Amino acid sequence: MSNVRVRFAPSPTGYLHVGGLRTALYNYLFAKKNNGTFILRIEDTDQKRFVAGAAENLIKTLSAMGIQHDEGIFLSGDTLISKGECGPYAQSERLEIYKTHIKKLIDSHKAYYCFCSVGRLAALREEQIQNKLSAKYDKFCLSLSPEAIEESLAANEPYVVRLNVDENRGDIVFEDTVRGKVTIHAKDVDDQVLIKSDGFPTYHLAVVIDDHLMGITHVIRGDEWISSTPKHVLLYEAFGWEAPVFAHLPLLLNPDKSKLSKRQGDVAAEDYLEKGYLKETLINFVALLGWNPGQGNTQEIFSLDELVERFDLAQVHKAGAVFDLKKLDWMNTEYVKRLTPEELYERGMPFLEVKEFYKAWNSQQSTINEEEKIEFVKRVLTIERERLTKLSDIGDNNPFFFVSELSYDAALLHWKQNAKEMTKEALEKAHKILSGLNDTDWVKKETIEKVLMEAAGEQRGDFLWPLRVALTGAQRSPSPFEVAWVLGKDASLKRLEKAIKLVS
RNA sequence: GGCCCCAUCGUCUAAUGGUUAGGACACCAGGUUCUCAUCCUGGUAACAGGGGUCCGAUUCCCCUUGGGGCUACCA
Repeated sequence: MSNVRVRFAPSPTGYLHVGGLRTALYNYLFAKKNNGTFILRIEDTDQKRFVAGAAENLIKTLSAMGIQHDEGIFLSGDTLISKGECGPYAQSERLEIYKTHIKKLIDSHKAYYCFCSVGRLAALREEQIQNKLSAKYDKFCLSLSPEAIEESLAANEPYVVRLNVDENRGDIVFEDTVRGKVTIHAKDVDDQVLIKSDGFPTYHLAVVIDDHLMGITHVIRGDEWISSTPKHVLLYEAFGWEAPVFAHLPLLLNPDKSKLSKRQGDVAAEDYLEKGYLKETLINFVALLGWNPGQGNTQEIFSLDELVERFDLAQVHKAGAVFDLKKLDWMNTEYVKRLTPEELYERGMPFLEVKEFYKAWNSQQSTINEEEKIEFVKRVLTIERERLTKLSDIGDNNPFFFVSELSYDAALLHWKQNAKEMTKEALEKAHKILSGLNDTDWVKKETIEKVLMEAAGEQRGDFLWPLRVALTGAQRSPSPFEVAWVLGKDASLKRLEKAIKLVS
């Protein structure tokens, strides 16, 4: 396939919906796979729904996800700019184009003026539903004489322009790459409004004109559009244009199987980023909602490059897919585990530095310099890495790293029913061993582990439990070796001394 | 109400005209282990129902049921 051109064309209503993210991703993957062009167009024909900054936000989120378009609207600093031969790429800037095109349709009687009031339309609709008919316009204004139309236009009466669907034209059939053949009877297709009374086009008109003029070869979009596709097919016919290939993607669903909605959880892609899910996770996860590599391949972890290589529209599913947070969490832990300590530091720090316990700790560290702080945090993250689900969880399970003075119940120091003396003995032994280690020994946590394990011998619990509690003050925590390694010699010994005092 | 679409474990899904219907998440049990997490092992769990076609259907066709989408001068 050559010269593939696809587009993602969101309407700027606030944020990037995760369903939109998947649509964008599939378009991107399909384009890359076929050496094609991926275009970003903004569908802002509904002035009532205009949200300031939404387009900018959309572009930012897409690029934060690593889905980069080749053509269309881009962000340059804070301003939106167009790149490409087929602009402008915001529909609100293409009004003249729609006007000249609708003129052709009206002249050829493929479209007509309609002056009906919303009141009449509503009554008509109600009556039709009452009579168990499909609700559609009754073509009342199609029989208006040219003179009557002229008169109304001259009188500045509000009007819309409708598509003139020929009821006798027979079935409208189109081939959908994921659905197969889709058939609908012409009599079931409504005379869709093409131009609204505010002069703006509806989605249906704009999408067809733009897709054609922008040379779009494949329309890959959500399943909610499949029932209006016949209207688009009719429009391509009316204009005498060749229709692109359609591929309608299965919907993303709430746990109750309804269309994924704000009401039942987060739907904004950026919210997941803010919660500390990695972009790699989100891309991977969403890619697998409705697609899989097939051929019995059970791989679940895919990089963006791997997805580009494997992606195939033929493997896209028909049925909707529930957005399962549990599996998302699992996948994120997989990706977090794959990060190096340096990467984890870079990406995790923004989540840590806003936390109160971190800020408090940070302001108390007068004795160490910035570099030492960074090294300390990196050590914390090295330990936390395999216990983290989301980056926003950083530090939450191990508060003892970021306090200068531990506070806990002395009874916690005793392993099982062990006597005070045993605990004290263990703590003193640990203190002796740790104070005997030199700076080089502290560099590697394995070294610390080795000497402590040797000292523990057979009675691990007797020795390790008091030590771990002394270092953490917590019932649950990483191993004492790891904690000691993170804290360093001075802090570790100080905490042991305090514990010894507590059991004395 | 009308039109359209869909249907394998709870969830994401694989495979197949003849299989013990596979994997992953979640869940449960066991192991490793000083605790937590990780890790390892095992387990529970699905072809919506009814008709066809066929030697044989989870697989192909039809119907039913269920679910969903659309039904705006929103996209």
